This record gives sequence, C-alpha cells and structure tokens, in this order.
Amino acid sequence: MATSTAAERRAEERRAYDAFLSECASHNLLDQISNKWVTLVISALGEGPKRYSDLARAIPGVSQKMLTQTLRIIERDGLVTRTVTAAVPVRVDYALTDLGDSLRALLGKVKCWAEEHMDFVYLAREAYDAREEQTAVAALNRKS
Amino acid sequence: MATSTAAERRAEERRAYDAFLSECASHNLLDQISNKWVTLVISALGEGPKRYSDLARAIPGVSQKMLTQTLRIIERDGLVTRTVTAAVPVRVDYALTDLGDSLRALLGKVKCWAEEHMDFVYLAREAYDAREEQTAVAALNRKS
DNA sequence: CGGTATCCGCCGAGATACTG
DNA sequence: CAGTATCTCGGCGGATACCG
Repeated sequence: MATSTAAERRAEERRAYDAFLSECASHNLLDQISNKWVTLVISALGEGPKRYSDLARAIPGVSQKMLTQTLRIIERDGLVTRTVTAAVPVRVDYALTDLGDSLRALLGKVKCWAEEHMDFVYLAREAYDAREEQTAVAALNRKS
Repeated sequence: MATSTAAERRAEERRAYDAFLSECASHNLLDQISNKWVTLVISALGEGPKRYSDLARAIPGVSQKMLTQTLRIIERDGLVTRTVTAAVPVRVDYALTDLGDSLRALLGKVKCWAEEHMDFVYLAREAYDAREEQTAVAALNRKS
C-alpha cells in the first residue's frame, strides 16, 4: 500500500530528515554554536567571568528569556560553568571552560571578519539594490 | 504629555532597538553569516562553482525557497557571484568571491572545531542530563 | 532548468507576571 | 538577584502552483 496522503508523506520525510540530522551530528552542533546569542555570550565571557546581570547589560538587545536559554544550552554542552554562591542576594557567575575558550578564539575571528569587511558588504548591498531598482524600472517600461 | 499606552511605549522601544541594530551593524552582519543555510551553502561552494541544482542536491534538507533566498542574500552581500548562461535550458552558476572564500576559510575552521570536539560535547550533555534527572527526582521526593 | 508567487502552520522569541 | 511560567504574535520555512 502506497503512502498516499500528504500528511503521511510529510511525516516520512520528517523522519528521514531527523535521521539525517542525528546521523550527521556535526551539523547539529554547528547549528547550535553558529547561533547569534551563543556567539555574543561567549564573546562577552571572553573578558572573564561575569554575573548574570553583567551579561544582560553587556549584550544589548538580549531578553531575559533568551539569555537564560542560551546559557543553559552552552552550559549543557560544557562550554561554560555556572557557579552559584549561596548568599543574600544570590550570586551566579558564568565562566568559559577551556573548551569554551577555544571556541571563543574561533568565533572571535568570525566576529572580527564581520567588523573588518562590513564596509565592503554594505557597499555591495547598495550596488546590488541599485541594480535591482534599474531592472525593476526596465520591467515597468517593457510593460507600458 | 507622557506616552502612557503600552502600544506607544512598545513602538518607541522598537524604534530604539531598530536604531541600535542599524547603528551596531556588525551584529546585523554577524546574524546573517551565522545562519544555518548560509554556512552550509558557503561550505558547499568551497569545492568550487556549482549550479543551482547541484547545490540543492549537495545540501540535504534544503527547500527550493530557502536555497534561493539564501543565495540572494549572500549574492547581495558580495559573497558569491551569480552567472546566467543564456541557453536552453538555462544554466546558472554560483561561485564564491574572494570575500566569500575568506569567510569560508573561517567557517571551515569552526566546522572542524565542531567535528573535533563533538565527542566531548556529547559526553558533557549526557552528564548534564544525568544531573538534571537527579535533581528532578530529589525535587519529587521533597514534595512527597 | 531555475526560478517567482502565494498560502499557511508552527514555533521562536518578546512581554508580562510571579518565585526562591 | 536570578531566574521560571505563561501567553501571544510575527515571521521562518515548507508545500504547492505557476512562469520564462
């Protein structure tokens, strides 16, 4: 019997894709660490250990939720350590592990690359947009 | 007159955030290049120029829409070139620019890092999950 | 072949309120 | 201070159909 409904086919493809993902686990990990917040948090932690609220201030635009979520993920992966100091008020420090620091070195280079070539990219975008506008105008002329 | 409604405050904050984003453009670019599909496309193009359909086959799990969208983005940023050969059927080749290739080198290192340390990360995850389960059990005991 | 256009489900992420 | 819990909503991305 053939799997005829769209739902069944979708489920099957989904399973195939999941199988691929768990098989090719490096893509999985790559996806995790090439996340925006992960990059920023690890970069911020490069200067040394920081408290939760320090991180929140050091990373503009991050919400409480995303900061906590990101920290949990990279803690689980063994990239940062979480140290709770029982006091009033409670104090929680985050620090890079050796593994986390080795990744920071790499991501730092990517960050530098982005900063170095930003000007070029922005010029490229302007040029591209200008060309786009021209072709749009040309298309309009052809219609009229 | 104070901006009293929640909608007004939200709009204002949104504008402030947008201003921050365009001001701190490096984060913007960082977000772009640390995208899953961007990473995979640039990596695939590292082996040399490829046709559209080659890319689709080389990157498992990518949809037509996302492939096209991703290619447009990195073409606009000047990371790849798009060459149309007028023939029947049409042939379109994509190739890395020098800028794109320099980024590929960096992302390649990150990819290598991921492959090298994957085992460690997976062990760390298991250890973390085991600890989590323990604390969950402890919490249950305290309740009963 | 190499796209564009359109609809839509789903979930990621922000806002808000509450806790130890 | 450092979270957790819950709701809501925009938009990412998949499916489908159609063009040059």
